[in-house]
Amino acid sequence: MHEMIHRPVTLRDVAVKAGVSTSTVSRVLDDRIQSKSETAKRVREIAEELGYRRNTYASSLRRGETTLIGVVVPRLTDAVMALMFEAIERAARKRGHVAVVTTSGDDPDDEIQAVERLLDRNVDSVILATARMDDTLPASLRQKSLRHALVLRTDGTSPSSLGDDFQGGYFAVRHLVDLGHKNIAIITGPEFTSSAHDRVAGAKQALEEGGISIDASRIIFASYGIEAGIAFGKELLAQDPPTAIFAANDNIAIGIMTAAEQAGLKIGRDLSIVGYNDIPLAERLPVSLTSVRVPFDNIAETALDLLANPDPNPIRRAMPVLMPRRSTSHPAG
Amino acid sequence: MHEMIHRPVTLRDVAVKAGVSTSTVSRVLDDRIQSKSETAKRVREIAEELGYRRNTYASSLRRGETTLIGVVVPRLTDAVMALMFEAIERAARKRGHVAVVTTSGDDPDDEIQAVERLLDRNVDSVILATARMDDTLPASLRQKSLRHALVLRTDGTSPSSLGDDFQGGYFAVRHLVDLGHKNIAIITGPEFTSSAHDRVAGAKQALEEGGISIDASRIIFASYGIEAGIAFGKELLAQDPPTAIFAANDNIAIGIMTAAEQAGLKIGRDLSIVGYNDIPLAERLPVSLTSVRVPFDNIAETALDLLANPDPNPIRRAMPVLMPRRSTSHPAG
DNA sequence: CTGTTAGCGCCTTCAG
DNA sequence: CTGAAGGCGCTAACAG
Repeated sequence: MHEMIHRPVTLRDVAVKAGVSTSTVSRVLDDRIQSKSETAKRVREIAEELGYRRNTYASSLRRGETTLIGVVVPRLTDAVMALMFEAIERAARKRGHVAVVTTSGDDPDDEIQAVERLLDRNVDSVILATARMDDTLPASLRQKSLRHALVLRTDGTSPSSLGDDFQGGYFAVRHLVDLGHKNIAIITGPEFTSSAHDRVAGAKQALEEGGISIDASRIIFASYGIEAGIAFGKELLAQDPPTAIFAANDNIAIGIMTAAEQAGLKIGRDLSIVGYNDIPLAERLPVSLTSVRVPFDNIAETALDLLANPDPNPIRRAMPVLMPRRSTSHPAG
Repeated sequence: MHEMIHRPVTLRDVAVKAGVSTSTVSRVLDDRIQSKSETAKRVREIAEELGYRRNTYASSLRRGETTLIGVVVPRLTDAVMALMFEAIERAARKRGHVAVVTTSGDDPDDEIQAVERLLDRNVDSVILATARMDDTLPASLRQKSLRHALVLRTDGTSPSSLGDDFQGGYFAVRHLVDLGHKNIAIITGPEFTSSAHDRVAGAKQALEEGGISIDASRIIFASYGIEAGIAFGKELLAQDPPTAIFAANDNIAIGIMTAAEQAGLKIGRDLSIVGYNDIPLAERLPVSLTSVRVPFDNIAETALDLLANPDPNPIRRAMPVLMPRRSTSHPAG
């Protein structure tokens, strides 16, 4: 019983034990080739037995490619980003690729650094979940002809896979209009995101169809956080409160709930709220939140398609679904 | 204006242009060495100018190491896990390492596969945020002498970095006792986690010190999810409801809030609740949640220390802090 | 401080 | 189908 030095098992070890050359082993173990000869079978057995594991570094160095996809998100503690990354990870795995994630915060400079970090790891493509409409990063990636795709937002040019935010916004407010609300306010995301704009545009169309016109001051561009929901929720509820609010993000909706609670309003009775994204928390809140479900898995698959097959018309939108819950009902009046 | 093939810039390119050997360039660009000769300066400039980027695969292959840390979490959509990974990522970056994460779900088999995936990427150490007390995986890692550490939970043997769950549990219930509660219930995590046990043990000590004894049926081992909080919250509140509940996890606490809401109880007045972890959502809930803050950054740093310097006494516990908020107050009676 | 040499482990010609 | 040979890009040992 002696200490073993754990030198990893190499192709050579397998080759020697099988009495063949390393080339043969390499070929047998190459998934792209399907050999079922006797030798192949034996080699596979021995590899298994020895616990052979391909050295990614050597392999990638030789092949000159990595099948490594880098993902940049502002933060993982945002449930939307966590959902998005998990979906990308699943989709990548399905195709035999690997996804790695790094966080960038909200600063465009940090975003550049995040991409640098990924390139330092030799990823061969990048997925950005952070794109601002005025962001120069996608342009610079295009210029470097670095394979990339945007998810959840778009800059209008780079390959992008996102939910149909216009439709989602439409569904949300259409739902409120159908319930009979006429006094509706909207809190959406930052000016610089396509999602914030598109959701509002869809919302406006639903209002229009319902013959409802609302004051411009009733459409607020905020940020996608609970704080924003609390602050602007308070503001909206302070005087002449609406009977319903469309929050273009579940966090905002939760913030509004907090504001409403503190104003003594009962959600779903005194105030209807629709959120967006349908994060897992939404349906489990004290008053379950009506929300627009975004098909993250779909979006992830499409993003990987876009990476694999560059497309001349590279902006793909997946249809979201309204999930009605207890936070919305007919107006009290 | 002709198409350029984007062959990446190599060490050789830099060497040629600088009129030196590749070794020199390699050394100059090695962070571990600090040369400030004229040549070094010039080489650095040329590398910069050419946009040289070290090929990680070649470098790691040659060096035989990767400075790549693999992290396994059950899921990133759990805020606790997202916080933990972000902290690890920060700590790793500070040391010039890189952390990659993969998710395992709750199935121990998937956990093994997750580690396999990481090993396929040639990580040279692994951090597990999933360890069950009865888990065989840490033991098998020990046997393979694969560098690893557990975070947030421990199996009692492998190097572990976690919060002091006993103290945290003590602080939580001590707070309730100090407020005057005598009718207290506890909902904790799964049987198979050290955290669930230790938090209860600390809680018990606080009860004891307060001269309070509670029925065994008032201590419930559940899972760390909102669902569990809703289900067992309902159960507890159905008859002879406690005036306070210690939830060993914020998700459970949120679930209890939902149950309380539906039972017509007002949190903080009719029912006090203390959570655990202090996820960002906690302080932003309609009624802000008193919770035990876990020092994730601390835990991450320590985990990396443990990976770097194997320690004979490898279980380190960081002190948590109680964050009192509106969900707790004196009992109504 | 610098250059020469040798290979890390693997994959892919090219011959057989 | 198989083996021999060469090299991906980089770094460590060695000599100068």
